[in-house]
Amino acid sequence: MTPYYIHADLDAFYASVEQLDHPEYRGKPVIVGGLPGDRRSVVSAASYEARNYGVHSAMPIVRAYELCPAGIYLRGNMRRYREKSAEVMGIFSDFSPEVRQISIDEAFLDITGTQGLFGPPPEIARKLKEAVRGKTGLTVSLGLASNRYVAKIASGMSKPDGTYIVPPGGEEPFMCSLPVAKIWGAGKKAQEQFKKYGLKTGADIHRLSRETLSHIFGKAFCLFLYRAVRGEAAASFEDARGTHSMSVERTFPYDVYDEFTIETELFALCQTIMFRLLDGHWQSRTVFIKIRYHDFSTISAQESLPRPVHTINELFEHLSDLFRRKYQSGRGIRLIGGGLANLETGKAAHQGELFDTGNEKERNLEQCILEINKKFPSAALKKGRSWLVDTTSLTKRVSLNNICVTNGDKSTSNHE
DNA sequence: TCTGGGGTCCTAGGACCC
DNA sequence: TCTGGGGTCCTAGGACCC
Repeated sequence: MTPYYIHADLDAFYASVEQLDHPEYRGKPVIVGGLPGDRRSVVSAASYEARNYGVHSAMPIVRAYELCPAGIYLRGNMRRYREKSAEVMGIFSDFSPEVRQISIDEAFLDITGTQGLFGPPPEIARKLKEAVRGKTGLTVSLGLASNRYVAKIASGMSKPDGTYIVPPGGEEPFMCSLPVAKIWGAGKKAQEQFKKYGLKTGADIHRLSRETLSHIFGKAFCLFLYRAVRGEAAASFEDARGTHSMSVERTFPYDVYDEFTIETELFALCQTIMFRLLDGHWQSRTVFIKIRYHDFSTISAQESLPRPVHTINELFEHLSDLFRRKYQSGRGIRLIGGGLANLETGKAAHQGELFDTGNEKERNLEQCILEINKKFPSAALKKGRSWLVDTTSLTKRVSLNNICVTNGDKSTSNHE
């Protein structure tokens, strides 16, 4: 049976959800990502009305405001977007036994052999769009092809609210007809190379031998391009991808020079990371940090430990140690990040784990905090250090042994 | 236009072992 | 004793995606 796939992509997702929830925003330029005064924020989604002003994703909010001062600016509500995304993914599951979600607003549906149920591809597409619009109020753009890679590019051609069908056998001519800017996986650097060598369309790349391609682009990327313009997907795009790492980072509104402030932020990151790790039943013995200096130069450092990290304090010890070893004293920092790599499922046994590691109590406390936070999200329980200095907001807190409660009252000072 | 946050994959070099 | 080759793990940095 010929394989067939749909790539479904929600249009201007965050902005559309806002317009759905707030009828007064409809027909107006909505920009999600930050408020006009927010330094260092960027646009995460712009409604099509906003795009008419030249506003697009990843653009600094400051720039967007110059282009579109009359726009509606919002910081966004991820919980709501995740909720809406889950609704849509649920609908996708009604149409395919194999739905592969690749981001909050996109998924691949394997519709191989579903024609008996829903009719030929154009019919399936029509029904799918209708179901999404009818049940969620959102519009979705679709691409259909015999592999996921080509389907993904096709959906991009159909935006907004369209359907683009590449018939079986039509993949290669489709890819050849494409301007190189549309090749998914070829970003800024690759585009520069295309320009340098006068490559304008897929067909221009198609004409080059593998040797020539390899000379210009290197081994892996050459193979990727070679296959892409022939309408075949590189293995890495077709394979299911699992979770391999988990990270949290924060950009400060102003460069920070004070190491205590930075380490306090690092501690806060550790809490978020550990709770997510616990929540997902993962474990890891590879820790890493990321430091971005005022001039945007970025360094990272990682360390593999003999045993998986068990507690927030343990993680903090390793991350602050890496930080102290790597940080060039006196340089302003705009971003600090940390995370865990090489994630394994929590069940994987590790040597030395069977006997008491001495931090069982701590681990249990953290597990409790996690459970409470899950049940009562507004409680926002946190462990000790992060309330010494709070760099995100000014909140009033009541301390409770080693735990503290934030209540969102933004009236007090940031030192207590 | 001074550039978020959360990810994946690739490259290249070094350590270490056989 | 002046020097091979393969495999695996680790590390840092960068390209790319939404």
